[in-house]
Amino acid sequence: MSVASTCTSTRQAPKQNGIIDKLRSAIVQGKLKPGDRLPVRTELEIQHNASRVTVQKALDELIRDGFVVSKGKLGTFIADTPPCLNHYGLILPFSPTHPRWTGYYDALMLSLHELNESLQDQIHVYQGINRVTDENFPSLCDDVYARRLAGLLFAEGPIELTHTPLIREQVIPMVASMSGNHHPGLEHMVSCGFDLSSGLDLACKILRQHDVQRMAVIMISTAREPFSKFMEPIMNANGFAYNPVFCQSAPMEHREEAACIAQLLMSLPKEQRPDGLYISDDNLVPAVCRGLIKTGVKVGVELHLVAHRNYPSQANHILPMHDVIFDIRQMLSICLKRLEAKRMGDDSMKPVKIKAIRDSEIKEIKQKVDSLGF
Amino acid sequence: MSVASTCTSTRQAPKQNGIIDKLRSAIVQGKLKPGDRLPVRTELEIQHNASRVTVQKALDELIRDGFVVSKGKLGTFIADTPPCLNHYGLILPFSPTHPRWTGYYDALMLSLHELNESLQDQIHVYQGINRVTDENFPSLCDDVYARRLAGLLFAEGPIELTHTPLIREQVIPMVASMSGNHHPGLEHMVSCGFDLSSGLDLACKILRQHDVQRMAVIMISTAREPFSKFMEPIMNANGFAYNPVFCQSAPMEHREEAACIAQLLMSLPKEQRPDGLYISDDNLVPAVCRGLIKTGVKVGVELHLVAHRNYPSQANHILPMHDVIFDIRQMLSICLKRLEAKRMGDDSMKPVKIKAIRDSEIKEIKQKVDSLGF
DNA sequence: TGGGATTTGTCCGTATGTATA
DNA sequence: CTATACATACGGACAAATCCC
Repeated sequence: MSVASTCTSTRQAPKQNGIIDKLRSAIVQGKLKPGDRLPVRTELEIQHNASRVTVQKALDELIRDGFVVSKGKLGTFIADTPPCLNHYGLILPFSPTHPRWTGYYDALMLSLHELNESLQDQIHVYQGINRVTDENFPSLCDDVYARRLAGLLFAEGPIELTHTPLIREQVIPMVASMSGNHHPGLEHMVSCGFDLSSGLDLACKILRQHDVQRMAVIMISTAREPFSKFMEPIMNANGFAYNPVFCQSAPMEHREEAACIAQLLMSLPKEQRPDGLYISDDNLVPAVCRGLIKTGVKVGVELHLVAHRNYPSQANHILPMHDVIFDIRQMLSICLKRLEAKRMGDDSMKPVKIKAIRDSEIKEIKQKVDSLGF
Repeated sequence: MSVASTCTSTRQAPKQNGIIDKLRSAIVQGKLKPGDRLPVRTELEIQHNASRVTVQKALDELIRDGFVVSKGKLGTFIADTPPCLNHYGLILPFSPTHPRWTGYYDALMLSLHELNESLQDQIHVYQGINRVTDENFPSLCDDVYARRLAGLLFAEGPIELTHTPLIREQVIPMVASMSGNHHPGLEHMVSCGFDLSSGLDLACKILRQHDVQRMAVIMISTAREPFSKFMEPIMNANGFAYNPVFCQSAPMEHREEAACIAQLLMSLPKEQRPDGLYISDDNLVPAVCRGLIKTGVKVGVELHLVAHRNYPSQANHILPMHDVIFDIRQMLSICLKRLEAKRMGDDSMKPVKIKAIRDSEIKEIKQKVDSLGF
């Protein structure tokens, strides 16, 4: 949080960096464990054939980065929580003021708040890292290559960064949460995603319970392709006809367009227009509500609403509606578990598809975190 | 943005810190100006009666903090934009996930984005600093005492920090934006605030234009006291009767309560209930809308709405309403100007009360920034 | 195009100060 | 009180970069 930047010097300082690298690698690889005592200065001087100042400068940097702590007369020790073992990075592609910031990121930050209380502040958020030219990208790289992080968790597949050394080299474990399309070069990072079809299925079931006859869906434009695969079969399986006209979308950058679409949908003759609507992205809810209010349709009577919601976020609905919930905390936990496993050399974990739940099925985070071994 | 923390060593290092302090003070006081060349190392050694390494370590820290840059054979120079002259801190009392985060902070961040493009990224945001125990407070103090900041701008009067050394000592210029109550010990910091009475006045005028007969106001609970001073006279001056029953509030922590209040207000018999409503805080708009929608009142016909809005924020209204705008960019500019003046030793600037404007009166930031000399 | 001059930055070996078990 | 280990400091040497002639 400090203003200071960790600028690596322009020169190389081979000896100093040699010592730093050697000790740091030993910590990263587990040869030196938290609490272990380092040799005394004179011993390190001999081991590395270096002088007092050089050894000390190397240790200074390791101390600054939190790898070791010195305890006066007791000696110098590996820190209890060296960053390379305990400090994860969560990468969000945008910052909160960016037009493409979404409710999903809000939910992630909220989950983090809850998790961090049980996890001793181990997750650092990097906002606005989407492409190489983004302001914070260099500092992320710095932190990764200086091993100040135990792993990276991308809130979205870092598509624009696929061909950067950061992603190609994977010097530290990295996972990404991706629900939608597959992207070449990122497959090995995908560890978690939401099962969009389960959300649609749950929405169908809720609307069925309210005797809906004609169901419509409004989604984010980029979701249309993944949806196209399961849309018709799932709707049919739940007894709904699949009507392409009732399946509309708005782009994330212009979510307000969803208002017009909602209005248009409800402008059809009463016996033809939908009497059930699934808003498959929480970011579209305000706009859709705005549109529906203008039409004067009686929501809850003439039209039943179901909306996607990312769990820890508040459902601040203007109109009465049911929730189809994706639990972001669950996603975070799975990703962290996978990162931990990867760090231990286990890369066998299969990507998990998280299913949508109703609000009655939300579990407390405390149990969940405990059951995952945090 | 880096993970690394700027931990000052546990020991004192008198010589090294002596050199750092001397050079840094010279920069802060303007004895050394950006672009000036420092004496060569040997000269510094002689001046401070210190050895090579000591001088170099001192310079290393100044380089890390951005006070000086070294250009190889050309020598070592004062940085073009040393932090103590160019790097301001904006302090927000909460973080975006805190229940007391408000739309005002959103607007501030948006203004900053605009400003930073013309100002070369000189403003750093410290989130979640409200009281001494807050996580980021120590790093803020660090940055202030290491003179890594040219000044502080508090988004709200730092009431909980009044008796901390940070506020009492004022080692760097500090200003605060406060619209409401005065707080002892902070008077000298107040430099800017919004003229709440002008907002009410403008709201009255807009509602008058729509032939409103009975005007109601919903505000944030803490605003009731400042409002009480001008409420009646301003409403009377605009031809409205002042009815305490039509003047309600909801606390920021429970803004959703405003929905019930709005419902209750509109439950009165049609000829008695208000036909004009001023929502004097943007954070209450969603809740009030939710409440009004439930009542089925025809907004724009049976009830005219006017709502407060912080300018660069999007007006994402669900219901048709007019805006009473406070321009946050203007506030930011004034505060920065005042900080600059304070730094130059001019503490004579009187606090400015910014008046509310209509959307037609919004000016482009470009002109405004230019006219302020940035 | 190249080589000397200058300045920065790293490193060595040693010495001293300081906190503490 | 003493021994130990960390931390700062000294002066000299030298490598690396680069401007200037």
